Amino acid sequence: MKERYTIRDVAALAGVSNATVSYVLSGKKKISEETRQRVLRVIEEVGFVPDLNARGLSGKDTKLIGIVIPQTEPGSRLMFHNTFYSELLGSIEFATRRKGYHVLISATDMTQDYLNLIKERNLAGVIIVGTYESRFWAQLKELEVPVVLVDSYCKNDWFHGIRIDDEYACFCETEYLIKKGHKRIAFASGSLKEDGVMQKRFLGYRRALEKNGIPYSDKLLFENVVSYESGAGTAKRIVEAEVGITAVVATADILAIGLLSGFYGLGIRVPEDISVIGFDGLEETKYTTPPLTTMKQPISRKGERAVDLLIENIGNPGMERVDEILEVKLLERGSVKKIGG
Amino acid sequence: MKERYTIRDVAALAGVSNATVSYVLSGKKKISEETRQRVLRVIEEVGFVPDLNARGLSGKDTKLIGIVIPQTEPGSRLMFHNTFYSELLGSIEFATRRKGYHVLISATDMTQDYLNLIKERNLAGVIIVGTYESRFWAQLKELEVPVVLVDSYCKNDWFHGIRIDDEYACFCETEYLIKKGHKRIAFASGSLKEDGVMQKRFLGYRRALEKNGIPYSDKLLFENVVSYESGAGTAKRIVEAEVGITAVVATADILAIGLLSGFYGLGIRVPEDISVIGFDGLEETKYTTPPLTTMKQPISRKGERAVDLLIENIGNPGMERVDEILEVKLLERGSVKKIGG
DNA sequence: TACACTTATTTAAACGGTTAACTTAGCGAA
DNA sequence: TTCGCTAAGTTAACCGTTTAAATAAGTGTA
Repeated sequence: MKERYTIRDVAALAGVSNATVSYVLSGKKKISEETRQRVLRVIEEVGFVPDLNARGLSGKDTKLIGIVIPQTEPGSRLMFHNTFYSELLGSIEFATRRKGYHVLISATDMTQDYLNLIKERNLAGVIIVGTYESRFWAQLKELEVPVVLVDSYCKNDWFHGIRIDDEYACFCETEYLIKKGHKRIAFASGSLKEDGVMQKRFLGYRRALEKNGIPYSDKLLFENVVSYESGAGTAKRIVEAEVGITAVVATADILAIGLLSGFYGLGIRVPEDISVIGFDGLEETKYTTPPLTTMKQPISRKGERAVDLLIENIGNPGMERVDEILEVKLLERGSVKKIGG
Repeated sequence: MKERYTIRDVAALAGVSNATVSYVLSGKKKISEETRQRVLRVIEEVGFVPDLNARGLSGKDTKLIGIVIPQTEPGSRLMFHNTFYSELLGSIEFATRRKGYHVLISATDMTQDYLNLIKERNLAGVIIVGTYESRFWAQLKELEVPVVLVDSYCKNDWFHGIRIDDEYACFCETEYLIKKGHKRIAFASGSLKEDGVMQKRFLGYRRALEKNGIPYSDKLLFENVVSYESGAGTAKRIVEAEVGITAVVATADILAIGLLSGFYGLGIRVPEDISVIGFDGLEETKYTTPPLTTMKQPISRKGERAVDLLIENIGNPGMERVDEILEVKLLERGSVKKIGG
């Protein structure tokens, strides 16, 4: 059990050629039952495991898929503290392993480095989460590797996509607050510069206000980084703004948790003094004080579907492009209060 | 820019042999400056990227390292909601990429499957987090691959180790509570069955009680799964136990956050009615209500050191075994109150 | 009895790198 | 002139698979 056995070692021990062993393994050619059994017995005996690098070299599928998770600001890796990404990653890893593939992670921006990685490792497919500079899409396309985009609003219809209807989801949230009697509703969000989920959610928020005849003002917009800390900071800015805000739409649960903490520190009670609504439906929002009302998105399902799609495409290049919208659900908990009338 | 160029293509274009290109790339042999420049220019021009699978086949180092994150109960992937693992993973990924290696993740138990993975992919090294059945250590050793264990109390001195002094850390926490006047101190923990960090922390807790002449009783022990939910459940059990508990040592922050939530739901105030102390120092504990007093461990540093050690070992097999203990630090925040005299 | 046709298996050439061993040219010393 | 040495580059084998093409043995047919 010391050295590593190769396919030729197995062949020699079974008294056949290496090709026969390969065919037994792949089942791509008929091998007599007798020989098959003999080969399988030897494989079992010596604990032979084929080398996937070698396999990838000659055949095609390396059974390796890459995942890119965004790293918003250099040095502060976004995925670190947002369990949205851990859950997504976990579900992707799980689904991937079940199908005999392995996962290479990169918490990097979609730079040249990553394009190289795809070549270097001959990745069978790639799942990309978030928003990236548009010039990379073209380069990515040239590599002709199956790609599934998660939560991306890439304009081209080059790649498969999995997402939720971010605009509609946020529209619903905002209307929910309006129905609860709120009129001065702040919007606490990550950067709206890039054309991603945050922008869509902002659109939904605006549309809900508009539909209900509620005026929007820039004073209601609190744009920042997506982090606990920035949420806490936003709480302070909201209080200092003194524009009669009674509710806050946060575009991420960790922002909302930061808000909760910020308000608590300032002696402002949620939901008595101000209502807060989150976005994502992270597990931990069930355990905040008060429990957070939030828009739950099917994070694990996103990961699973992305993997399904990707692996289907790997097996069938030239498969038709798929764009899938998953459902969301509002979780009514304790951070929103009915006011007025 | 369509097809993928090989080293032989580059060689042909530069008018040299493929070996020359290889030597230019590896620097393992002297090549005249003139030729070197010519080769490099061609590489640049056609965007040549060497295939790491092929490289791994002939040479040795595949530049691929594997990470195993525990999956305590089948189906409920532990890493999902505990940012301890995300932060660890993130720091490992970052350190790894900086050194030109890539990371293969597996949220699996250390089963035969994983041992096979190491062979299949010819992993250059492996980082293993958590506690596993002892029979696997022997099998892992046989593979003769560099291994760094994080947070493992593997008895054998076969592998490098990175950890904190869990016993001492919990001893300090408990003494801190005792100094604050607490005598009936509960211990809320994950499973104590396996010989891992939880057991060590329990030992520290017991030693602190003993040293201060405080009797221990099984009624103070609340053993469970490590999750928010179980923390919330434990809060209930603590209240129902009615044994005059005034403080709780939780062996993980997510347990502590669950406790906070559970107590809040029962109308019990923290820290006024009961004190809670956590373990890990996760980012989000700064934003709980009240902010959590907790024992901070250097999570990212654990990851970085593990990578450093592993890559050092890959470059130098037969390197002396290293066992590193990192420092912890108590973060005094708002979830513990001084009581009594 | 020779022929084509199957079926099971083998041969050998890829795949894209690395590297030991060999070649070749140029130079200086005996 | 011959010899040895060095520096720069080439040749070819090898890593562990896959797979197209070749082979060999067996079967049925005319």
